[in-house]
Amino acid sequence: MAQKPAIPKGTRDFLPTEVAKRNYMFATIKEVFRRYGYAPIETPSFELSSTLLGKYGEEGDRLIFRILNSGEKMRKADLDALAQDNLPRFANSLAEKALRYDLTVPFARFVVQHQNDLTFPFKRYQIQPVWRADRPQHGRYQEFTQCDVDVVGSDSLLNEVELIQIFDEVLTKLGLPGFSIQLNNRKILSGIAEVCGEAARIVDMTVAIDKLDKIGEEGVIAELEQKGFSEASIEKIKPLFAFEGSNADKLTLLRAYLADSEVGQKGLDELSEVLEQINHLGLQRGELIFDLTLARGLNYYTGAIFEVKAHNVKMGSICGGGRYDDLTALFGLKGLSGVGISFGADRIYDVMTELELFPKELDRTLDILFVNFGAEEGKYCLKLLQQVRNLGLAAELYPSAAKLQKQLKYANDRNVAYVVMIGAEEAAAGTLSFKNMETGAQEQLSSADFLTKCGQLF
RNA sequence: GAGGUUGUAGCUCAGUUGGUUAGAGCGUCGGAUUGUGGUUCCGAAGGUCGCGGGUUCGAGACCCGUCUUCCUCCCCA
Repeated sequence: MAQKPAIPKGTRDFLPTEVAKRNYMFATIKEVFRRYGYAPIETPSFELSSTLLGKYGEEGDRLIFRILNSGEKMRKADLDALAQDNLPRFANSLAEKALRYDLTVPFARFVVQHQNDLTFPFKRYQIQPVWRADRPQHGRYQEFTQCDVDVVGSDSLLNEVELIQIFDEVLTKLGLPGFSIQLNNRKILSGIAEVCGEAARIVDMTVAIDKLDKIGEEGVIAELEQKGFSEASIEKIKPLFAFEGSNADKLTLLRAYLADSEVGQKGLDELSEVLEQINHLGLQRGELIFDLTLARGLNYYTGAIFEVKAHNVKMGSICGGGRYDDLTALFGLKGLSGVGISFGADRIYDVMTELELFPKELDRTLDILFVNFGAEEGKYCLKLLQQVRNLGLAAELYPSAAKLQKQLKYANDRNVAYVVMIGAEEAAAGTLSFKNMETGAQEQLSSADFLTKCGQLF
């Protein structure tokens, strides 16, 4: 009995029409990246475990897919660690390699390793799959594709401005009717932690505040209490919940709130400059929002942080990013600041599918089908077929002289635009029947007229 | 990693308190129709009821385990 076929959870197959849509999306994204001066690179699907581990926090490490050592390397297994119930160490000894978790950390490794061959500031884009041992859910996969743009070797805020423009341009070009680009700055969050006297626990604090819109003020306070924050700290945090209004309003409120924090003020300076620039340049469909609750879990961000959400769909963030000052330092190259963003291709695809934003033409993988009436007629068709293909159209001759009904059904199922029939009747008259599959209309044409028409129609 | 949920034909799902040979619609294939698709009619193929164990005279149904689906949390794109 044949085994029922299946693929691992959180992975997907892509049908031809789906690939066509994905390619359209990637082409749009690449084209924008290219015009902003970014060049593509690629890195391996898997890295040394040591490159990835410890870069994404404890939570992230748990989600990294490890690759089991093979052959003799199995002997490196640290059985003492297992005996001591130190599972992480045991796991590390079993797996020297791991699938990449994102594109940013491998990029930092890449930059350090090829620093002598690169010209800084270095601007690159990278579109490749990444893997996470996450629990699959709506919009969450174990294998998905990220589209990253980063620039390293420049701490200019012009880069942040440019990246926001890229968010806006790509998503507008893809046809999203509306989306929010949320902006915050890690330095502001540091400032808040400082003011509250909780500088050491900035991550716990910001993760809790991040949930404000989800669980509300009381929920956040409950979580802070549960994490062991003191009454006094929580009292200091509370005023933040009331910081609402326009971006400018929030800035003003925070200026005062963070008066005693040097980092906080620095963060506000950076943020207001970016806001001002974007305000001056204007955005197409994106709405830039300063969201002081935006935290983002990745612990390597040091400056601006971004997140993008599509309007009118139930879907988590579709893009993210931020500035990281010390990422390359982890690999031995100090003083190189980077900033980058990532488009979540699969979520954007899901959003576009839900909102029906893909052009209809993408469902068509064949423009013209030549009906096969037999060997003799087929020979004549092949000549014409060649000419049609030279015009750039997707065309084919049905491979066997099956019943006409069957061939038309095939054309129908493949969503073919036009069918050409050259049988005994047409051959005798020196014409061909040209049938529009959408309207059903049919006309007799000479081969010359047919080719002219093909040139015009497509 | 925590909690819940799901699994029966290629797909979507019925299947009574446990009781003969497990059904439907859609899809597929063939025919009605040997040169005209999407509609209609007729017919056919297609199932170890996720997998493994258990209870029972008897399990698709009940119990345990396991995997899977979807959801919430965590975290994230």
